[in-house]
Amino acid sequence: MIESLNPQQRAAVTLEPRHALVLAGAGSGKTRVLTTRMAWLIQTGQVTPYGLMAVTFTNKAAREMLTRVAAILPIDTRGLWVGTFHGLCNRMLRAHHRDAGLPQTFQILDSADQLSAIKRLLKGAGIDDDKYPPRDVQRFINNAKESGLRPAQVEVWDNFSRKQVEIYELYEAQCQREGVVDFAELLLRAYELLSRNAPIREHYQRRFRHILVDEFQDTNALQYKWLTLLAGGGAALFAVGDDDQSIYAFRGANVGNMADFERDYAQGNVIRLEQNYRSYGHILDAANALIEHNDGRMGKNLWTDQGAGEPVRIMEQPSDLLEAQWVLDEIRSLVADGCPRHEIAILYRSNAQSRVIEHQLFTAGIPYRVYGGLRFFERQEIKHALAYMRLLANPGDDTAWLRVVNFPARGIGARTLESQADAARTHGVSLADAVPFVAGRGGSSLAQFATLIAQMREDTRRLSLPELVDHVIAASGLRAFYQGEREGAERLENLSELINAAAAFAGESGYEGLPAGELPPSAPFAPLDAPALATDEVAGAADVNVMTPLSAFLSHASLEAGDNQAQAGQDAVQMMTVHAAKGLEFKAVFVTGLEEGLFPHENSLLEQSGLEEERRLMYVAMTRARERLYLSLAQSRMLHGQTRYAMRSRFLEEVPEEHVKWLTPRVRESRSWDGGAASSGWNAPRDAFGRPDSGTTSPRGGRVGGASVTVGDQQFRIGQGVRHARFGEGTIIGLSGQGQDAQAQIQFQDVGAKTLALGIAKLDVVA
DNA sequence: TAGAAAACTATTTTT
DNA sequence: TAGTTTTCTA
Repeated sequence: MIESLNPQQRAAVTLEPRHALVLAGAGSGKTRVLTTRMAWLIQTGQVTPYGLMAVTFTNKAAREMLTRVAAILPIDTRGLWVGTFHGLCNRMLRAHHRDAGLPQTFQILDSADQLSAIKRLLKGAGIDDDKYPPRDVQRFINNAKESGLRPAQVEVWDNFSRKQVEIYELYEAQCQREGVVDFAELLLRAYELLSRNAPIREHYQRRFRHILVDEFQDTNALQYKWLTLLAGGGAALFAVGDDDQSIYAFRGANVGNMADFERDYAQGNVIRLEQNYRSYGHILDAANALIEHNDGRMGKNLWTDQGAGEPVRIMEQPSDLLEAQWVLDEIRSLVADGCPRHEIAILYRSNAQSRVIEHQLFTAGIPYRVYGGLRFFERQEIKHALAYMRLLANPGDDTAWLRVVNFPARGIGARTLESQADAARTHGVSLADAVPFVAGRGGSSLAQFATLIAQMREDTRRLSLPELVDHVIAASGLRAFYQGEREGAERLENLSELINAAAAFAGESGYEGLPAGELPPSAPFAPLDAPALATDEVAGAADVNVMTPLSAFLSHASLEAGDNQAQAGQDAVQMMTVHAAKGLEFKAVFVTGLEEGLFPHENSLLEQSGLEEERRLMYVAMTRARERLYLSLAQSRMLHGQTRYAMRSRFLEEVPEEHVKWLTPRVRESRSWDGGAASSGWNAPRDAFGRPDSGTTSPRGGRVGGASVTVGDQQFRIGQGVRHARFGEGTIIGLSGQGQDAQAQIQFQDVGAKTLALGIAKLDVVA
């Protein structure tokens, strides 16, 4: 089991039971270390499966961990506490729903459900949603929860923030009334359950002797608190992560948790996994050199014994279209050389960039697959069916009620629903319970709907989970509705797939053949360590499954939105954002759109931390490649309906020449955009022949616009020095639009990057 | 209440 | 430009 590990890996796997931090570089065998340690701990008798917990961020990672542990050790992994933060918190809250103050059948809102709940709340409370946009409110609430703060603890400093906190309070009350929790609430509730309830806390503290955490750099403040609380009884926290691959700060992830963890827990117990088994030397050294430009790293240098391999190839093209054509040409020759298409990835910073490339691949007839579309459980028809099922499990779920009360159409209009909402508010009850208070024709339509739901509940009482789903799809009228739709065939297929998913879920969870709406007589998740459990006096702390098959399936649907990949199976080129590529590897990788303003993205340039996260993103992108790494940029690009001109990304300058092969002639200028800090400059836009660009059509058909903009009697071009009365001197790093609408992005020496309207701002040209 | 027209928006998104 | 969401109109 441990013989084939390298010394650092082995040290990590066989570490004594103390807190430890493993700095695992890209491609260094992180998952292997994690799973081998779990197996090793169990096999050497240091812990029973019952006393082990492993936390991940994605369901995919959790599944992979279980599969790999099961491959090493013949144990039943079903009752193991291995899962996502949210999944494990859900499990804990189900077991202790009463102590957590939740109904047994509480439902989980996904982000979209949460947003519609907030919209409904604002409407009901008569709050101006121009002043308090639902999205901002959602972010505010989630931020607060992820920092571990309830409304009373949020700092208020003006009327605006006071109102936001007020809305947060109302939102909490609404969720509580309806028996629903959002993602962040799962974590916060679980944390509060442990911190407030000593018997339960001590139970779990006694129980879990080893807690392993994957992707530790992505943990937020609340997750960190939850972990340290759980480990407070002497468990060993084994945290694995890579600070250089922290790319989710914008979602609340706190890289600082790694340094904090080292200081507070893992002092002297830091293990670095630096041998890379993925990439050749040039690629690795290029990535190392790039990431060196970040400050405050924990420090790590990847190495390989695989040899230097091919240099990193860089291509600069006049336009996004030509960039795409070049990628296409390279892919053709890679495939001709025997590289399977699924081993080729095209990465980009933002989703909008995929279109041009997709178009080229499509026209050329090269199979491709774009990651990041709608996921299975997020599809309209699936969410509708699930909403009916949610109403069966929990009549008070107003979000679900509103989603399907008039779908398929039942003649229940906006004003009927408004009077229903009013009635619900005045009587302090759910929408379902407010039905009798609504008078008139609307009232009778509502009553009919209520009867339909009640009838469905009655008719499905003894049905198994897949039978229930089938019944709901039919009785709700969804099936008939989509049969009558011209474009309904795919949606019908997805609904059938939902029945299959329910059957598969029932099988995997031990619910097969059991009535979906009743608590199973015996626990499918049998305690792994019965004796230890028998002596424990904490009620509910057993691994008894306290969920009905229906609730369990609904949780599953919320917590695991399913694959978001389109057509699988075929050998296709893989296209995705850099974020989506984290954790994956390919034989050949194209990183496209390496332009200032795009990668690094302009919105990130305001702060140093933003730029550093962009650089980590670039690091992640580069380290995906095993054999071939291509970096490319376009001097002009169609963006938001306008042609935009940009300079080369600074990241290209941060990759040392000795690891690079420029496929385009490279012109250096003496001036540098950042006012002299860098020694090299940027070349002016050129056409495909390397001549100064003058708005001609390139030989390959791509339209190349002029890279200069004329406003009044002044002409501006990329790389030009300018002076602004207030902002001082700077360099134009991007241009878009024409005439009075033209805008320039300017990197000022003192005040950073700004976008100015050239028709308004008064700029002087500096020689 | 559906469908059309207008208005708005565009970085990344594990759960 | 292109997609989604809101508002208008019959």
